[in-house]
Amino acid sequence: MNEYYQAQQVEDKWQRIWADLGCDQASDAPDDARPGYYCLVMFPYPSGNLHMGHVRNYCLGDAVARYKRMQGFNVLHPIGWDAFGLPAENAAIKHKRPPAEWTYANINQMRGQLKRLGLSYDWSREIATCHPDYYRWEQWMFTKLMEKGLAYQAEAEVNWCDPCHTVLANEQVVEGTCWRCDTPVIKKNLKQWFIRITDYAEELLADLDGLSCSDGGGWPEKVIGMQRNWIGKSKGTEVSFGLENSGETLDIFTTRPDTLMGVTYMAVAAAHPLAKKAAEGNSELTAFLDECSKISTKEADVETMEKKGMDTGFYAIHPISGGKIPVWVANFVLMGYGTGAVMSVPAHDQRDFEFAKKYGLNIKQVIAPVDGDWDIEAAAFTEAGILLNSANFDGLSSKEAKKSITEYLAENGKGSERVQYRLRDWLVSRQRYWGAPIPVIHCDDCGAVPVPENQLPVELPTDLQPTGGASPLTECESFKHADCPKCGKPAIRELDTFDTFMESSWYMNRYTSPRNQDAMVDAAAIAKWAPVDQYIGGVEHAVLHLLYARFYHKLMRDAGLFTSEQGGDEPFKNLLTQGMVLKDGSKMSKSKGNTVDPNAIIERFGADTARLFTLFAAPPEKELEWNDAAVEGAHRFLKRVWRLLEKLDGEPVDRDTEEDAAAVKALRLDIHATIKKVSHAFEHGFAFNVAIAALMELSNSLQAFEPQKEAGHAAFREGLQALAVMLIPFVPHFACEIGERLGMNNIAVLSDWPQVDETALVQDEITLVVQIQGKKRGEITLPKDAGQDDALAAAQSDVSIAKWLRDMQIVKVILVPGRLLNIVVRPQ
RNA sequence: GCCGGGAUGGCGGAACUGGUAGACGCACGGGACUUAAAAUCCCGAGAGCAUUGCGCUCGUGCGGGUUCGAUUCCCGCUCCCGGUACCA
Repeated sequence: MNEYYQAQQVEDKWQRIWADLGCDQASDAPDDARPGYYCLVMFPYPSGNLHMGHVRNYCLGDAVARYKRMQGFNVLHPIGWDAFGLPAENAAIKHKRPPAEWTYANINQMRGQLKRLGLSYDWSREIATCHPDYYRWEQWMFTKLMEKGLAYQAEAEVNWCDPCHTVLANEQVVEGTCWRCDTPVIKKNLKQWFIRITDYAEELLADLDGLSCSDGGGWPEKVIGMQRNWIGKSKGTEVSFGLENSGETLDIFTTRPDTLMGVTYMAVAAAHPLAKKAAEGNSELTAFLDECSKISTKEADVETMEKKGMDTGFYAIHPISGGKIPVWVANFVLMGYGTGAVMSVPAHDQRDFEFAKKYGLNIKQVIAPVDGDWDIEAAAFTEAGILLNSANFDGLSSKEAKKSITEYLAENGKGSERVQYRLRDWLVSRQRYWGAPIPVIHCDDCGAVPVPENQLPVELPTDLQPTGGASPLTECESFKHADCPKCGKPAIRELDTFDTFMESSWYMNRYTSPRNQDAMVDAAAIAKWAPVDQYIGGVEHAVLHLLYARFYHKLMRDAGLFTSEQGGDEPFKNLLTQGMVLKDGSKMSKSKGNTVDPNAIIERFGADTARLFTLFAAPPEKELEWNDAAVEGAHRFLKRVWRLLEKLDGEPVDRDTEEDAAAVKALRLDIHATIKKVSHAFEHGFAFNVAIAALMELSNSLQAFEPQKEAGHAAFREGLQALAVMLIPFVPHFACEIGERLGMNNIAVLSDWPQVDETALVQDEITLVVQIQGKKRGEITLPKDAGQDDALAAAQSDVSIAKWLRDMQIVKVILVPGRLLNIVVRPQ
């Protein structure tokens, strides 16, 4: 007799056994013939507590990793800590303890929680990004980028968050507010460090095509689309307008050079030099520019914002007609996109139209619809069409005109074809303490000098106490001062630290040789493991982390750390973005008070129940609604499987009947159909909810089965064993325990994934659904090799079907083998 | 506005390539066991109509279409979710 299922005991036992076996470790042994598979989950920020989002993420990853191991792969499934960042500083201020202490304590806490879940990580590869052995390579890389001119310092208008006391990258500004604290960001002109991601815009865009894959692999179209939009490539023409009484030019970018002859005014951003020049001695204009600079960038405000402008008094000279065109300042022109100036064609752009109407500016139509008329005073015509009022270009189509106008401008040195990206260089410096120091020394004579390799890492002092204002590094005399590596004179260290997205941009590659002291990564290890076969994490990183990591991977490749053949051009082959965990319809959050503590669930039901529920309740990419009752349901399922063991207790009864033989055959069909289904879920889209449902069905079949004689016992045992083995990826402790109690030769986690016995899938008899006019009217059972005539005859002799055929003429018969028979009739 | 995804019972969700709609689970109802309850097991269940039994009609957001047959394909909408934008 088996005692009842005690999760805690079972889980402790198997976690010890697995640790002793070392079965979760990826093997770098050269003689290991197994193919490699790299399964990666997004590493957590060590906030101190695991939340349900983590649990979901890591259970998904663990299911994949365990399945692949059972398939005979040598699996790399690592974990670590994204350990630098602002919350540590905020906690440090609150608790008056250095952030390092807080961070390492949290790591210890969370490591325990992950281990309690029984996740099959290779703990020997654990990394923490706040460790100098990690960030030294990031610093090294940065100095290489400086040498190549890919990292640079520049004064620019940047996003500043006051509460966070730091600048932010464009990607970290969400609807005009800080991604961390939701405070509206302020535009400031500051000297900051950038990395030239724009140099890689074209490759980052082009390689997205290779990530697109329709059969459930690759990346979700959604994420690809978001990145495409973010990079924002547009093709157009740069046009150089002259300025009256000046040698200068006013350059603009347009995607509609075909409308060039319709320009009636120019509009420049408030921050444009020309606007500033015009404002000198003009108090009214100065006040307007001031007003523009204070505009909130919040979406809601932007939408309702009135389009405003003022005449600068300057005139531009049309590059073709030579005509005078007034230059205005407009609050809707952005300094950060293109050249900060636009040509305005009110006849063919809705926004320009509204602006022209408001300020009484000319509207000149230069494009006519291909057919029909257009009242240009009523609305802008924004489609392509045929040119008019455009001198030599009259009669051309928009498409032809774009080409010939651009050619004409190029011949006259007034413009050229140009590609414009929305993407801007990555701002990587932060005015924060708890981050990797930027490895630069500022010398009065030599300027910004990279720290030489033999002086790396530039270690962050870990004993400083942040106070909430400026970074304590600015007052740390022992850190601040250094000799210039070039001339040896006393100099000052760079006091900013890196954006923490720098660390998470290359951790996937570091895991392949995490303890490497000689290089950032080992090319051989990269060749063995990279790129990541399956990456799993939250969709919130669609643009931020996933764009930076793609970029950084290419930077590493181009730094010669590995070749395309070794590490690929992309870091993540397949991406699964899991949905959020909800409670009562909204995202779990402390402020809403609707959080569910994973520890409480584990304590009450065990890790396996928590794992099973999170995988079963919804498909991975969809939102998961937390449901306490359904958690109990998951637990009940495990208890039911446990009780199946009891059915093997009795002695086999020797009773050989035909019914028994049929039941055995039916059970074996169930077993192997289930193996097929569950394997399919792993190979196509990770629909674990469906896979688990199939396993529940098998469990129900086993429960209904009465193992009567030897053959019955064997079939039952086969089924229960297959069930246990297939449960490994989802509830590994439980499955191992069942396997052991069944007397399996091998520990279940080390078993091979079960093979489908195709002969078991062959049925002697098949059930056909019979339809009349496409409506189900009955079922017939036939020998498996019966043809259409047999099927029709059987249908006609079935009472409940025959009544639909009475007085009817059969027009057509359709047989879908193994599925259905449809009879089309009409009245005689 | 644009891009992406979605709409199926009381709920979460299934349905291969056009072939039995609602698997599996939750909640619910009935029964067994029990002095009783919990636990467990068995049965039922889309809606409506009919009912002694057999049964019939409707039904996958809405309106059309293709087809022997449509949750699935095509055309036209509605609504919801996510992303993004004065992008020139």
